Amino acid sequence: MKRRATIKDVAERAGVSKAAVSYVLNDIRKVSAETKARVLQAASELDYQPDFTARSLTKRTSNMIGVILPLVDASIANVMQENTYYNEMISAIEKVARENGFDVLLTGLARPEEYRNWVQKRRLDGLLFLGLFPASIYAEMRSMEVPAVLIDTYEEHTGKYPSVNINDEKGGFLAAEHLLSLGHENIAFLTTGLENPVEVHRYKGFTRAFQERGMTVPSPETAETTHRLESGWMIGKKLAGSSRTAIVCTSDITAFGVIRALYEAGVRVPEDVSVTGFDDIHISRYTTPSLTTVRQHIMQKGTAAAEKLIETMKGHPAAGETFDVKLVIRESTAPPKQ
Amino acid sequence: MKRRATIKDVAERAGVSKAAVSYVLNDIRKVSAETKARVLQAASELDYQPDFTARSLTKRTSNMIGVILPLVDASIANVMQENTYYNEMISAIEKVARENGFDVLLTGLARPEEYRNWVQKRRLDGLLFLGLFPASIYAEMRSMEVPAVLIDTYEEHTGKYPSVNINDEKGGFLAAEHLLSLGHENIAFLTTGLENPVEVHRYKGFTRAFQERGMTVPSPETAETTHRLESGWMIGKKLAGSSRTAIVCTSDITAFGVIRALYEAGVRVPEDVSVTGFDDIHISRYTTPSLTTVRQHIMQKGTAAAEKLIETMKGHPAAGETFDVKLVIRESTAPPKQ
DNA sequence: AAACCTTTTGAAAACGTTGTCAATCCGGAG
DNA sequence: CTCCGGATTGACAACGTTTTCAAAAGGTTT
Repeated sequence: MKRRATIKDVAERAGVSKAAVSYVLNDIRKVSAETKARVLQAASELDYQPDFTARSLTKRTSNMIGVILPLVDASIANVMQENTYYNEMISAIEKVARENGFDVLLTGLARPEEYRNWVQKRRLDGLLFLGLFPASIYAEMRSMEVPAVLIDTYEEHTGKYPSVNINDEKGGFLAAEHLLSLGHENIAFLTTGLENPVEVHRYKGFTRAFQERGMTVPSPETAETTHRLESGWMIGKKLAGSSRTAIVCTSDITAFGVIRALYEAGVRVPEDVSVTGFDDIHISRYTTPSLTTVRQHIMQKGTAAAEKLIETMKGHPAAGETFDVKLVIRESTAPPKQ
Repeated sequence: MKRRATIKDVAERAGVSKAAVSYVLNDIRKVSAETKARVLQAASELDYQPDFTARSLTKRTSNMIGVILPLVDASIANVMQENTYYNEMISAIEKVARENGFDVLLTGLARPEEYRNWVQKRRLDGLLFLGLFPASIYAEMRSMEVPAVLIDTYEEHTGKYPSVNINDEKGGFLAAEHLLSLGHENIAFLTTGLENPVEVHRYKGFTRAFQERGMTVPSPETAETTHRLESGWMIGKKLAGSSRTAIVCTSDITAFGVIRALYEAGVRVPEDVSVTGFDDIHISRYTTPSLTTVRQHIMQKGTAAAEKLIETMKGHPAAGETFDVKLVIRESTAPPKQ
């Protein structure tokens, strides 16, 4: 096991000082063509690669960005386990990061106080927050100097940090309007909780569709947990006996839970009850019935967030961005039966 | 923005040397109760947290483990995008890592030569390989001293590295045997390619079920890509007009693709054709038909792999482990129609 | 009170970079 | 020939830890 070459080895071989090597390799200062060639030559002969750790120490950067998922019950599993939404997001982020020479540190941190320490200990260059976090986090962040981009939050909650999200209000509206135009009147709105502004906006859009038609707005049904199959299933079970003819869900995952519960109760989708999802994850096109849903371009969102973060880290602060959504009509919705 | 306290600050405040602080905080050497108390006091007053980067430099470790996914077409997205298999795996790993004070660096690396550099530049303490990698990687790894644990590979290919996997052969057998015992004779085996030993073992088990009954073994159907919905869909389309009465898939994801293609061709599951999956991801219980599949305990596998890695890193080399699988019979399989 | 342990402590080197500053080199102007 | 200015280079400090090595302190035993 031979020792890895250090900058000193390169310097000696090239017959120059360590500083000179650093200048050449980082293209940081004018260096004569001749020594430059010698250094490059030596570096390649020794297969020299600068050590990130040592570099971090002086430069106070790490070339790493942190991707932070909310912890529920001390595990990120509870939020990301069932939903390929996160797969797309994370792989988009990882791709952008890697292409720009950054590595991705993936984590869920338990207590708000930990964030500061973690970021500082690791000298993280930037942070990507995926989902909803307690407000104290943002205050904590503001007191540090780490660039950050938030995904799926609203800036009114986060102060100065740019947020990448979608037009949730429109999404809620599109789903409701679609069902209303099919002739449904008794429509349930299934949310995972209106503490989350994303859910709030979707419900607002849902509400607007009713208001524009002068109809009274149904109050929401609240699931007990995050976007999980079982949350949907439990509500579906409850709604199976009700007079609702349509159900708007705020994720595809909960919609699948709902559909399954209805099926088990002998209620057919879409013949007896229509169901819409939200996200348009890959599988939603392949189930039977395939899912009518509000499509958001997840990878686009992840890519944009990562790119904005990197821009910000380079000193060009980026603004937030809100992406459009559209309705994808598939098999899970139909006019109510007569 | 006040400067973060360093070990020097603590030392000065406690009236001792930096070394003494290090001794106390790392519990590395006997220190008198009195100075110990002073140091602890000072450290807590200053809210001192050691800097990982600086520590890495002397200790040559980073407190990070790398989780490596295969890159297909320069993106990890193509392998992990649609399948919550990876969600469970990654969240299990992250949990164990975090509980042991490690952070998780997530990546897909393009060329084998990059691994070495990446591991050394980052001073990674351990590596977790998720899936199949070119053999040259293992040779490359052997020449380094990084502990590593492989997931979903077979040790005969990897030399000395411990591997955490499941009894794939049994899985293949159980699926085939289940269908055979239902009375199916013309059964397709859908694989993503027999270059992957995991697939090979599953096919071996499939084969054995036929041999034990003295039946001739069908040759496998090979999908063009990794485990993707569309791979399944394309093969399903092709098989829809065939005389097969049952299809064994090597992932739930491909099974869903198959089922959808059959549905679109007017072939009913399970009435006309039975389909089995592999993995038992969460959603498989919620689709209609719900999926008969070979269950593996994914989080258990991820947890075990991470724990073994950490054990190995602590100097107690761990052996590989093979977990059991079992058949979960749901709605997607039934006897062939008369 | 000297000699000798044993325990406890601290000064300084090391880790591998980058950045600061001063020194050297070179050619040309005076 | 001296002086000057610009271009190029190198010595050394700095980053924040851990570790090595030796010294100091505190008892015991003679």
